Amino acid sequence: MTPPLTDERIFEVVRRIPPGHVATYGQIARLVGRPRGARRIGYALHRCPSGLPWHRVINAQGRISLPADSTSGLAQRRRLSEEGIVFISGRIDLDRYGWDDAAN
DNA sequence: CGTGTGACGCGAG
DNA sequence: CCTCGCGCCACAC
Repeated sequence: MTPPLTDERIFEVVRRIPPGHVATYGQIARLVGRPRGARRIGYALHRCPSGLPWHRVINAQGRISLPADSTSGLAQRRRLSEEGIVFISGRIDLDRYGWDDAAN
């Protein structure tokens, strides 16, 4: 009887991702108690409030899940770069920049 | 109500 | 590396 997962619940977790680090959709899903609800995360982020560090959320392959040529896609990549995150062949090394939520 | 649709994930081939 | 399929969750029609 799990209650409906609200967007706010998701945003709370996203807000905890420290600058210079990234989290995956699946990771956020697990943190809110929906191990297989990764899709739900993307749905919520698509309509997230301003001020939320949405750019720190990427997919499990370390890639940005937005069209590379889209306005938001380019913005995400730029903002991550500004935080010191390095892209290698359009990909982010999760072992290095992945947010270690367990220790937080 | 049934159906479609994602800023997803993961295993197979 | 790539594509296909299926599971998943909430929501718009």
